[in-house]
Amino acid sequence: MKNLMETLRQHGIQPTPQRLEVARYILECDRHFSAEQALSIVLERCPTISRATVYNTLNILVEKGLVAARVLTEGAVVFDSRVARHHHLIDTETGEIHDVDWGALKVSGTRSLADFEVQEYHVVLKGRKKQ
Amino acid sequence: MKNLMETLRQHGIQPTPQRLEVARYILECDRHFSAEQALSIVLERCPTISRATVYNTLNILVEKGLVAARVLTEGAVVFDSRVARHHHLIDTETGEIHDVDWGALKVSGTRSLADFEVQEYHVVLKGRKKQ
DNA sequence: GATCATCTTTAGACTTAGTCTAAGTCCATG
DNA sequence: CATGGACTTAGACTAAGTCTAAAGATGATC
Repeated sequence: MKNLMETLRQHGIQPTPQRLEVARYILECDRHFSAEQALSIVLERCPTISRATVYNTLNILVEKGLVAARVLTEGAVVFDSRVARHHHLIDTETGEIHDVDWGALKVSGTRSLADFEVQEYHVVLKGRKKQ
Repeated sequence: MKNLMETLRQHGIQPTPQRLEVARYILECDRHFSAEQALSIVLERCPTISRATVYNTLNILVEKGLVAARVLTEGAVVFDSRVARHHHLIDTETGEIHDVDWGALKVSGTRSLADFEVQEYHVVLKGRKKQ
Protein backbone atom coordinates (compact mmCIF):
# COMPACT_ATOMS: atom_id res chain seq x y z
CA MET A 1 0.00 0.00 0.00
CA LYS A 2 2.87 2.31 0.80
CA ASN A 3 4.33 1.68 -2.63
CA LEU A 4 0.96 2.19 -4.26
CA MET A 5 0.87 5.69 -2.81
CA GLU A 6 4.41 6.22 -3.94
CA THR A 7 3.63 5.09 -7.47
CA LEU A 8 0.68 7.43 -7.73
CA ARG A 9 2.69 10.35 -6.38
CA GLN A 10 5.55 9.66 -8.74
CA HIS A 11 3.13 10.07 -11.60
CA GLY A 12 1.67 13.27 -10.28
CA ILE A 13 -1.54 11.71 -9.00
CA GLN A 14 -2.75 12.83 -5.60
CA PRO A 15 -3.30 9.56 -3.71
CA THR A 16 -6.77 9.80 -2.18
CA PRO A 17 -8.39 6.85 -0.43
CA GLN A 18 -10.73 6.35 -3.39
CA ARG A 19 -7.91 6.35 -5.91
CA LEU A 20 -5.96 3.91 -3.79
CA GLU A 21 -8.90 1.53 -3.73
CA VAL A 22 -9.16 1.66 -7.50
CA ALA A 23 -5.43 1.11 -7.85
CA ARG A 24 -5.58 -1.78 -5.42
CA TYR A 25 -8.35 -3.37 -7.43
CA ILE A 26 -6.25 -3.09 -10.57
CA LEU A 27 -3.32 -4.84 -8.95
CA GLU A 28 -5.40 -7.64 -7.52
CA CYS A 29 -7.75 -8.33 -10.37
CA ASP A 30 -7.49 -10.32 -13.50
CA ARG A 31 -5.50 -8.04 -15.75
CA HIS A 32 -8.26 -7.18 -18.17
CA PHE A 33 -11.29 -5.48 -16.72
CA SER A 34 -14.01 -3.02 -17.54
CA ALA A 35 -14.81 0.16 -15.67
CA GLU A 36 -18.07 -1.33 -14.47
CA GLN A 37 -16.30 -4.39 -13.11
CA ALA A 38 -13.88 -2.16 -11.24
CA LEU A 39 -16.76 -0.10 -9.90
CA SER A 40 -18.68 -3.06 -8.59
CA ILE A 41 -15.72 -4.57 -6.78
CA VAL A 42 -14.43 -1.31 -5.37
CA LEU A 43 -17.92 -0.57 -4.10
CA GLU A 44 -17.67 -3.59 -1.80
CA ARG A 45 -14.79 -2.03 0.08
CA CYS A 46 -15.69 1.55 -0.33
CA PRO A 47 -19.48 1.65 -0.46
CA THR A 48 -19.84 5.36 -1.03
CA ILE A 49 -17.47 5.72 -3.95
CA SER A 50 -19.26 7.10 -6.96
CA ARG A 51 -19.26 5.90 -10.53
CA ALA A 52 -17.75 9.22 -11.61
CA THR A 53 -14.77 8.82 -9.30
CA VAL A 54 -13.97 5.35 -10.60
CA TYR A 55 -14.22 6.52 -14.21
CA ASN A 56 -12.19 9.63 -13.46
CA THR A 57 -9.50 7.63 -11.72
CA LEU A 58 -9.24 5.13 -14.54
CA ASN A 59 -8.98 7.93 -17.06
CA ILE A 60 -6.24 9.61 -15.06
CA LEU A 61 -4.31 6.36 -14.79
CA VAL A 62 -4.57 5.89 -18.54
CA GLU A 63 -3.49 9.46 -19.16
CA LYS A 64 -0.43 8.94 -16.98
CA GLY A 65 0.46 5.70 -18.67
CA LEU A 66 -0.08 3.43 -15.68
CA VAL A 67 -2.91 1.54 -17.31
CA ALA A 68 -3.86 0.98 -20.94
CA ALA A 69 -7.35 1.38 -22.39
CA ARG A 70 -8.06 -0.88 -25.32
CA VAL A 71 -10.95 -1.25 -27.71
CA LEU A 72 -11.23 -4.99 -28.12
CA THR A 73 -14.78 -6.03 -27.43
CA GLU A 74 -18.16 -4.55 -27.99
CA GLY A 75 -19.84 -2.56 -25.32
CA ALA A 76 -17.08 -1.65 -22.94
CA VAL A 77 -13.53 -0.39 -23.05
CA VAL A 78 -11.07 -2.96 -21.75
CA PHE A 79 -8.54 -1.65 -19.26
CA ASP A 80 -5.26 -3.48 -19.04
CA SER A 81 -2.66 -3.10 -16.33
CA ARG A 82 0.02 -4.47 -18.62
CA VAL A 83 1.12 -1.41 -20.52
CA ALA A 84 4.07 -2.98 -22.34
CA ARG A 85 3.09 -3.73 -25.89
CA HIS A 86 1.65 -7.10 -26.76
CA HIS A 87 -1.01 -8.64 -28.96
CA HIS A 88 -4.43 -9.96 -28.04
CA LEU A 89 -6.28 -13.13 -28.70
CA ILE A 90 -10.01 -13.15 -28.15
CA ASP A 91 -11.57 -16.50 -27.44
CA THR A 92 -14.58 -16.63 -29.73
CA GLU A 93 -16.35 -19.07 -27.45
CA THR A 94 -15.90 -17.48 -24.06
CA GLY A 95 -15.10 -13.91 -24.97
CA GLU A 96 -11.99 -14.10 -22.79
CA ILE A 97 -9.03 -11.99 -23.76
CA HIS A 98 -5.61 -13.60 -23.72
CA ASP A 99 -2.28 -11.91 -24.17
CA VAL A 100 0.10 -12.85 -26.91
CA ASP A 101 3.67 -11.82 -26.21
CA TRP A 102 5.07 -9.20 -28.49
CA GLY A 103 7.82 -11.54 -29.62
CA ALA A 104 5.45 -14.35 -30.56
CA LEU A 105 4.35 -12.61 -33.74
CA LYS A 106 6.26 -10.64 -36.25
CA VAL A 107 4.62 -7.93 -38.31
CA SER A 108 6.45 -6.52 -41.28
CA GLY A 109 5.50 -3.69 -43.58
CA THR A 110 4.33 -1.11 -41.05
CA ARG A 111 7.07 1.29 -42.09
CA SER A 112 5.99 1.52 -45.68
CA LEU A 113 2.46 2.84 -45.41
CA ALA A 114 2.17 5.75 -47.80
CA ASP A 115 1.55 9.09 -46.14
CA PHE A 116 1.11 7.66 -42.69
CA GLU A 117 3.37 7.65 -39.72
CA VAL A 118 2.47 4.62 -37.63
CA GLN A 119 2.58 5.37 -33.93
CA GLU A 120 1.61 1.98 -32.63
CA TYR A 121 0.05 -1.23 -33.75
CA HIS A 122 -0.94 -4.62 -32.49
CA VAL A 123 -2.48 -7.78 -33.82
CA VAL A 124 -5.96 -8.85 -32.78
CA LEU A 125 -6.53 -12.57 -33.18
CA LYS A 126 -9.73 -14.50 -32.77
CA GLY A 127 -9.72 -18.17 -32.11
CA ARG A 128 -10.66 -20.97 -29.80
CA LYS A 129 -9.00 -23.48 -27.57
CA LYS A 130 -7.91 -26.61 -29.36
CA GLN A 131 -10.11 -29.68 -28.66
CA MET B 1 -31.84 -2.32 -57.40
CA LYS B 2 -32.79 -5.53 -59.18
CA ASN B 3 -29.42 -6.99 -58.34
CA LEU B 4 -29.71 -5.81 -54.76
CA MET B 5 -32.87 -7.86 -54.41
CA GLU B 6 -31.14 -10.76 -56.05
CA THR B 7 -28.17 -10.55 -53.73
CA LEU B 8 -30.37 -10.58 -50.68
CA ARG B 9 -32.40 -13.51 -51.96
CA GLN B 10 -29.29 -15.46 -52.80
CA HIS B 11 -28.28 -15.17 -49.19
CA GLY B 12 -31.62 -16.23 -47.88
CA ILE B 13 -32.73 -12.76 -46.88
CA GLN B 14 -36.28 -11.76 -47.70
CA PRO B 15 -35.92 -8.45 -49.56
CA THR B 16 -38.36 -6.06 -47.92
CA PRO B 17 -38.44 -2.37 -48.83
CA GLN B 18 -36.81 -1.51 -45.52
CA ARG B 19 -34.00 -3.98 -45.99
CA LEU B 20 -33.44 -2.72 -49.51
CA GLU B 21 -33.08 0.82 -48.23
CA VAL B 22 -30.52 -0.28 -45.69
CA ALA B 23 -28.65 -2.25 -48.34
CA ARG B 24 -28.74 0.72 -50.67
CA TYR B 25 -27.29 2.93 -47.99
CA ILE B 26 -24.46 0.48 -47.47
CA LEU B 27 -23.59 0.49 -51.14
CA GLU B 28 -23.68 4.25 -51.46
CA CYS B 29 -22.00 5.29 -48.24
CA ASP B 30 -18.47 5.62 -47.19
CA ARG B 31 -17.51 2.04 -46.48
CA HIS B 32 -17.21 2.32 -42.73
CA PHE B 33 -20.31 3.37 -40.89
CA SER B 34 -22.11 2.95 -37.61
CA ALA B 35 -25.63 1.69 -37.12
CA GLU B 36 -26.75 5.13 -36.02
CA GLN B 37 -25.31 6.74 -39.14
CA ALA B 38 -27.15 4.22 -41.27
CA LEU B 39 -30.34 4.86 -39.35
CA SER B 40 -30.20 8.61 -39.75
CA ILE B 41 -29.61 8.48 -43.50
CA VAL B 42 -32.11 5.75 -44.20
CA LEU B 43 -34.69 7.71 -42.23
CA GLU B 44 -34.48 10.48 -44.81
CA ARG B 45 -35.79 8.20 -47.51
CA CYS B 46 -37.92 5.97 -45.42
CA PRO B 47 -39.18 8.15 -42.60
CA THR B 48 -41.08 5.48 -40.74
CA ILE B 49 -38.36 2.87 -40.53
CA SER B 50 -37.61 2.02 -36.94
CA ARG B 51 -34.32 1.79 -35.17
CA ALA B 52 -34.98 -1.89 -34.48
CA THR B 53 -35.38 -2.69 -38.16
CA VAL B 54 -32.11 -1.04 -39.09
CA TYR B 55 -30.27 -2.86 -36.33
CA ASN B 56 -31.95 -6.15 -37.21
CA THR B 57 -31.11 -5.77 -40.87
CA LEU B 58 -27.48 -4.97 -40.18
CA ASN B 59 -27.23 -7.95 -37.87
CA ILE B 60 -28.73 -10.24 -40.50
CA LEU B 61 -26.34 -8.95 -43.13
CA VAL B 62 -23.42 -9.60 -40.81
CA GLU B 63 -24.71 -13.08 -40.03
CA LYS B 64 -24.95 -13.87 -43.72
CA GLY B 65 -21.49 -12.54 -44.41
CA LEU B 66 -22.51 -9.63 -46.61
CA VAL B 67 -21.17 -7.03 -44.20
CA ALA B 68 -18.53 -7.20 -41.49
CA ALA B 69 -18.92 -5.83 -37.98
CA ARG B 70 -15.70 -4.67 -36.39
CA VAL B 71 -14.75 -3.39 -32.98
CA LEU B 72 -12.30 -0.62 -33.76
CA THR B 73 -13.40 2.49 -31.98
CA GLU B 74 -15.04 3.28 -28.71
CA GLY B 75 -18.75 3.72 -28.51
CA ALA B 76 -20.07 2.11 -31.64
CA VAL B 77 -19.51 -0.99 -33.70
CA VAL B 78 -18.08 -0.20 -37.12
CA PHE B 79 -19.79 -1.89 -40.04
CA ASP B 80 -17.74 -2.48 -43.12
CA SER B 81 -19.03 -3.47 -46.54
CA ARG B 82 -15.65 -4.81 -47.52
CA VAL B 83 -15.72 -8.30 -46.15
CA ALA B 84 -12.46 -9.50 -47.68
CA ARG B 85 -9.77 -9.51 -45.06
CA HIS B 86 -7.63 -6.45 -44.59
CA HIS B 87 -6.03 -4.43 -41.83
CA HIS B 88 -7.06 -1.10 -40.35
CA LEU B 89 -5.32 2.12 -39.63
CA ILE B 90 -6.98 4.56 -37.29
CA ASP B 91 -6.02 8.18 -37.71
CA THR B 92 -5.31 9.35 -34.17
CA GLU B 93 -6.08 12.93 -35.10
CA THR B 94 -9.35 12.59 -36.97
CA GLY B 95 -10.57 9.21 -35.82
CA GLU B 96 -10.97 8.15 -39.46
CA ILE B 97 -10.52 4.52 -40.30
CA HIS B 98 -8.42 3.65 -43.33
CA ASP B 99 -7.97 0.26 -44.90
CA VAL B 100 -4.61 -1.37 -45.24
CA ASP B 101 -4.52 -4.04 -47.91
CA TRP B 102 -3.95 -7.54 -46.69
CA GLY B 103 -0.79 -7.84 -48.73
CA ALA B 104 0.75 -4.66 -47.36
CA LEU B 105 1.62 -6.27 -44.05
CA LYS B 106 2.89 -9.69 -43.25
CA VAL B 107 2.22 -11.35 -39.94
CA SER B 108 4.13 -14.45 -38.98
CA GLY B 109 3.75 -16.68 -35.97
CA THR B 110 -0.03 -17.03 -35.85
CA ARG B 111 0.20 -20.76 -36.42
CA SER B 112 2.28 -21.45 -33.37
CA LEU B 113 0.09 -20.23 -30.56
CA ALA B 114 -0.05 -22.95 -27.97
CA ASP B 115 -3.47 -24.46 -27.45
CA PHE B 116 -5.25 -22.06 -29.72
CA GLU B 117 -6.60 -22.43 -33.16
CA VAL B 118 -6.58 -19.01 -34.76
CA GLN B 119 -9.66 -18.41 -36.88
CA GLU B 120 -8.88 -14.93 -38.06
CA TYR B 121 -6.67 -12.01 -37.25
CA HIS B 122 -5.88 -8.53 -38.40
CA VAL B 123 -3.54 -5.73 -37.51
CA VAL B 124 -4.84 -2.51 -35.99
CA LEU B 125 -2.50 0.41 -36.53
CA LYS B 126 -2.74 3.88 -35.10
CA GLY B 127 -1.01 6.78 -36.72
CA ARG B 128 -1.31 10.13 -38.37
CA LYS B 129 -0.85 11.67 -41.75
CA LYS B 130 2.70 12.72 -42.48
CA GLN B 131 3.27 16.51 -42.35
C1' DG C 1 -59.56 -15.96 -53.82
C1' DA C 2 -59.97 -16.75 -48.38
C1' DT C 3 -57.53 -18.46 -44.50
C1' DC C 4 -53.91 -19.08 -41.48
C1' DA C 5 -49.30 -19.40 -39.93
C1' DT C 6 -45.17 -17.12 -40.32
C1' DC C 7 -42.25 -13.35 -40.98
C1' DT C 8 -41.42 -8.45 -40.55
C1' DT C 9 -41.96 -3.90 -38.86
C1' DT C 10 -43.09 -0.51 -35.52
C1' DA C 11 -42.98 2.53 -31.34
C1' DG C 12 -41.38 2.84 -27.40
C1' DA C 13 -39.64 0.90 -23.08
C1' DC C 14 -35.52 -0.74 -21.31
C1' DT C 15 -30.41 -1.57 -20.39
C1' DT C 16 -25.71 -0.49 -20.10
C1' DA C 17 -21.53 2.31 -20.60
C1' DG C 18 -20.00 6.49 -19.98
C1' DT C 19 -20.07 11.74 -19.26
C1' DC C 20 -21.58 15.90 -17.06
C1' DT C 21 -23.05 18.97 -13.46
C1' DA C 22 -23.82 21.33 -9.33
C1' DA C 23 -23.26 21.00 -4.71
C1' DG C 24 -20.65 19.49 -0.93
C1' DT C 25 -16.14 18.01 1.47
C1' DC C 26 -11.53 18.47 2.65
C1' DC C 27 -7.30 20.62 3.13
C1' DA C 28 -3.64 24.06 2.85
C1' DT C 29 -2.41 28.64 2.99
C1' DG C 30 -2.43 33.68 4.06
C1' DC D 1 -10.94 32.39 10.21
C1' DA D 2 -11.73 33.13 5.14
C1' DT D 3 -10.48 31.69 0.63
C1' DG D 4 -9.50 28.74 -2.93
C1' DG D 5 -8.20 24.56 -5.16
C1' DA D 6 -8.61 19.74 -5.69
C1' DC D 7 -11.57 15.93 -5.05
C1' DT D 8 -15.89 13.34 -4.42
C1' DT D 9 -20.73 12.63 -4.62
C1' DA D 10 -25.51 11.66 -6.31
C1' DG D 11 -27.96 11.78 -9.79
C1' DA D 12 -29.28 13.61 -14.31
C1' DC D 13 -28.18 12.91 -18.86
C1' DT D 14 -26.67 10.80 -23.42
C1' DA D 15 -25.85 7.37 -26.84
C1' DA D 16 -25.69 2.64 -28.49
C1' DG D 17 -28.06 -1.20 -28.63
C1' DT D 18 -31.69 -4.79 -27.32
C1' DC D 19 -36.28 -6.27 -26.23
C1' DT D 20 -41.27 -6.53 -26.38
C1' DA D 21 -45.94 -6.63 -27.67
C1' DA D 22 -48.94 -5.38 -31.07
C1' DA D 23 -49.95 -4.51 -35.74
C1' DG D 24 -49.04 -5.31 -40.58
C1' DA D 25 -47.43 -7.83 -44.65
C1' DT D 26 -46.51 -12.19 -47.04
C1' DG D 27 -46.85 -16.67 -48.84
C1' DA D 28 -48.59 -21.46 -48.94
C1' DT D 29 -52.40 -24.14 -49.19
C1' DC D 30 -56.84 -25.51 -49.99
